[in-house]
Amino acid sequence: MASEDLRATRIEKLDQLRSIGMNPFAYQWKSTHSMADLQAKYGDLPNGEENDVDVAVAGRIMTRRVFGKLAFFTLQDETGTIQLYLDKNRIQEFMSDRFPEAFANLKQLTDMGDIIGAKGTLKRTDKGELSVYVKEFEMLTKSLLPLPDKFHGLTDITTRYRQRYIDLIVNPEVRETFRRRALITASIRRYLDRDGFIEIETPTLTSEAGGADARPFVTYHNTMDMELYLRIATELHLKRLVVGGFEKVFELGRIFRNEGISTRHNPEFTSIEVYQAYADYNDMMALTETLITTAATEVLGTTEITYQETPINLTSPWKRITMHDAVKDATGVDFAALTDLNEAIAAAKAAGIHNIDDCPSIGKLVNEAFEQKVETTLIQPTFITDYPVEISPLAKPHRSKPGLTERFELFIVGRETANSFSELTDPLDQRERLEAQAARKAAGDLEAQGVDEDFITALEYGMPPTGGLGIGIDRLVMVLTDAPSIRDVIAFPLLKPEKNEDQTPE
RNA sequence: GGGUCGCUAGCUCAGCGGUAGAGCAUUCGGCUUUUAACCGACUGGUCCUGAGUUCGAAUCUCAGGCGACCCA
Repeated sequence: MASEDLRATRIEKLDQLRSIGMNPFAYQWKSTHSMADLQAKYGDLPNGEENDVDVAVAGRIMTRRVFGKLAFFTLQDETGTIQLYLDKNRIQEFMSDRFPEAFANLKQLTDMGDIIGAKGTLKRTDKGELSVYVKEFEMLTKSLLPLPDKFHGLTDITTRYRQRYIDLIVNPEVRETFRRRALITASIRRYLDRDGFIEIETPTLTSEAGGADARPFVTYHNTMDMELYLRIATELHLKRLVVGGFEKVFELGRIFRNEGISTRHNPEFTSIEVYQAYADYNDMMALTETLITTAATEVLGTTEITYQETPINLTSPWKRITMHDAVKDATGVDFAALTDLNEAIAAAKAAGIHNIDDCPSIGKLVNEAFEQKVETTLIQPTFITDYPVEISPLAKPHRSKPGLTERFELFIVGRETANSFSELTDPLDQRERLEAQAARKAAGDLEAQGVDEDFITALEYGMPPTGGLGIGIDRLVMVLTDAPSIRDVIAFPLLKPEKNEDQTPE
């Protein structure tokens, strides 16, 4: 039957429900238990036995198995499912004063997808299924559209993302992923809160997009008559707060970058940035380990997990290796020993590094070699430390290694998952570095940063030595929920709208 | 940006140049222990869109749309 006919049939049932005095869109229902509560509390009720404790449940009808004078429904709520045992004699006994044909109404006017409430006692059937032995039922919300195939479910990836609500209804593991995501962010916030950090919200609309190398989204404020940029990082505002005297601050929130979409990139994603005064990047490494292992332990109960069939051991301490050493191990080239750019490029080419002909510095070259030869091999959690200054405009120079900064990135399953520095606190050095960025920007580099004058001014008032840390929440959640695509951990990922042929051009 | 693959009933899929198909769902009938219930009958289509080739196109070609994956 065509889609429109299926809907029309259900609208007809809507009218019939009203005509017998049953509101198809009820106002309220009070359950005594969730499905998980019942399954846990009465897990030991023997087959074929019942009790006389009255319970009330509510949920969506997921399957219906209807006989002449008996029916079994599977009812699903957020926590799980329970079977309804619907016996004609019992329902008529308790409902016929208000609904003379209650059992017939149940058979004729309910469908898969409807949300109903039921009251009754508990009974485990002869076949072993814990069930609510229903005395009374009530329609709470009549569903007008059919759910996907009860056996095959919904697999069409486009529908799953475009109509996530259907995906959530029929795929319990999807609900579990988003539940875990919430538990992970709650765990991180709880840890930081207990450790004395406070969360402060900084602007999403900014006049200068800084704190990272990325193309911003541009928008427009009408009454101020000016362009604004959606933030690409929370870094520069959180540092202003450290200048202002907050010694432990963080923000967990949405970031926007006007870049491509892939299994690892969504234009809007979530990061947490944490800043701790009087700390350095070594302290941040310890904090990173603690935050992630705490979340894994609290949410999954273990730090030994599996990602896409690969065992991942999150138990700290994690491996630490400098970028130069990692590149040397992978390519045999010790870029730290090279001082001439042309020699370095030749050595890199000999090691199989591509697209480096116009590389402007050895620092960039090392990073390119790292991205091409090392990054995807870092499966187990690994801190890569001491990045070249050329690619780290906001990090403090290394206290003992010229040309490098006190910076690390964390890699898990070959993906950058966190980024951290001993923050650059010298305002004069910071200005030089941002002006170099601005020169690149002026030369056409769309990802280069501009000079945020007010941020420099803030630094001139003096920022204490500070450790900063950013973690990509989506990528962390992917690892902890075994999700192959970032879209699997974002409830409503960005998709192009489907073309509407009916729309007339203006 | 380049490549490969996909789009057929509400859902899951088959069909790959000769009448548009199956299972589930829906509708109708039967059934008081089902778990993808079962038995019987029926219904349901812009084969993503457009153009072309052909006696004939879901099928072949071209263009476009949306999506997935891989590469840069």
